Amino acid sequence: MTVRRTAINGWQGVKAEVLRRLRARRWKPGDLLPNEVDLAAELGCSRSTVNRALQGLADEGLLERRRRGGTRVVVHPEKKATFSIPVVRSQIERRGAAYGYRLLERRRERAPASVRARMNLPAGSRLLHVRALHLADGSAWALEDRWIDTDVVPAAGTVDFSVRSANEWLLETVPFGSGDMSLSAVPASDEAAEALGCRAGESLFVNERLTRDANRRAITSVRLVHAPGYRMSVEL
Amino acid sequence: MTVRRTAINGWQGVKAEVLRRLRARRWKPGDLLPNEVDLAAELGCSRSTVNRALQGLADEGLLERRRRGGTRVVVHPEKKATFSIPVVRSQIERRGAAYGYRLLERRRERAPASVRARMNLPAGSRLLHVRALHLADGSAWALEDRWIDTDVVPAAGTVDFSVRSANEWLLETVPFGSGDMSLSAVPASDEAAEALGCRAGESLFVNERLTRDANRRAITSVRLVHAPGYRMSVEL
DNA sequence: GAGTGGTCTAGACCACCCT
DNA sequence: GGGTGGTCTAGACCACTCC
Repeated sequence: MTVRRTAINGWQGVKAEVLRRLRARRWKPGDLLPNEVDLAAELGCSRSTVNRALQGLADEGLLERRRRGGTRVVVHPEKKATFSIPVVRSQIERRGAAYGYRLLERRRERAPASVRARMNLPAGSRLLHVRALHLADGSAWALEDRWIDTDVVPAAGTVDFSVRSANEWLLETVPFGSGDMSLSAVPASDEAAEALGCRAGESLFVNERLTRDANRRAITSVRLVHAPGYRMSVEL
Repeated sequence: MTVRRTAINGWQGVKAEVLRRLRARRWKPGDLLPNEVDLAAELGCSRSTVNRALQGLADEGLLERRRRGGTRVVVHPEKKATFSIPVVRSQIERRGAAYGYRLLERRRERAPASVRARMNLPAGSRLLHVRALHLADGSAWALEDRWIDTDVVPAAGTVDFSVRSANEWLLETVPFGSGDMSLSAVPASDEAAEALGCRAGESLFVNERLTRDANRRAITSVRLVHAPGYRMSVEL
């Protein structure tokens, strides 16, 4: 007779119990778990409840489920982190600093090859180029260098980004796209050093993003170069 | 009479339909959506199906739901990305390079204050200190500097990490903890420069992680300094 | 107090895929 | 063929919170 100290309460309870067994090595990597019906019977709940719990664990990368194949413990669980890409303004304000913004440049011009490649555009494409500085408590926080395809977002051509950043405007106007992000470390160029008030060659954190619309057409490509000392934190 | 071109198939269909309406601005940021019962009636499915779809969108940060308060469109949708922290070995092999590993140092010693603070340990704590190099096709890829609390993971004290990295050993042995990760850019120290074969002061990408067990006790603190040119990519 | 989402249940059918 | 997870349904009760 098994004694259960903690009652199984709902799908969260089932999830917790399964996690406990995984940690206790009762089910080891590669092992096959009982099927949902049996587990439901053992834990005294309905199959749907077990299903919900196991799906959650599968989403988190701890279990692998296949029709007919059953549910297995993943061999090399890769920790999954989910984090949000905040608007620069909220990022700064969340740290209790006053947000400031300064537009450096805004004009339509021929995009360089690197940008065209990233956005998958033909040679000679003219894009809206916006450069701006984000400030925290008056000092430079990040330098934004952005290219916007006004064929995809015509409205952007009529906005001057002198007060609100393109960052915010785009998020509210053209939401819900897909995209990708790339993080790296680079030495400060002369230009970046001047804008950010640091020495050339200093180590800077760079965040590059490409955003696509629902049809996977590139909307904007942005490169954010952060002032020295910037850290990006993620909960696991 | 509304004409529907595409049938609503299951909860994924409902989700797609809701997304369509969000993009079409039929429901704008801040708006209140119909309640689940009404939506179910309109879309010709059961409430559970609608619930599943809306929960998904809420998880993705597009909707905000409250009991009694209903479901609202989030005003400033912050794009959420979920990415996995791969074992260094898989990261290298996925790029088609041969993985190599070299243990530089392994000994028990008094932890410096910075590490103690991070791991929340009293002064004088002795930890297992492991330094190692990860190689891709024979050249330095990342320098690992790790501290392990053997009070929390006694087994680690009996493992010499000369063949398998602590990275892999820990993942298989002490899984499923919580933790946090912090990314930054730093100039190469003399020591890092020598290990990674670059010049001192070069810009390096640093990934620091703290891992806790189920009781939130710190297991290990690791600092991975990557060779110049490293990029971390994330799908959004 | 009442309306909303959160969840559980029991049953059902289906898609997949291993043997 | 048959067992597994994926999903839908209809109904129910509960927890929260706005009015």
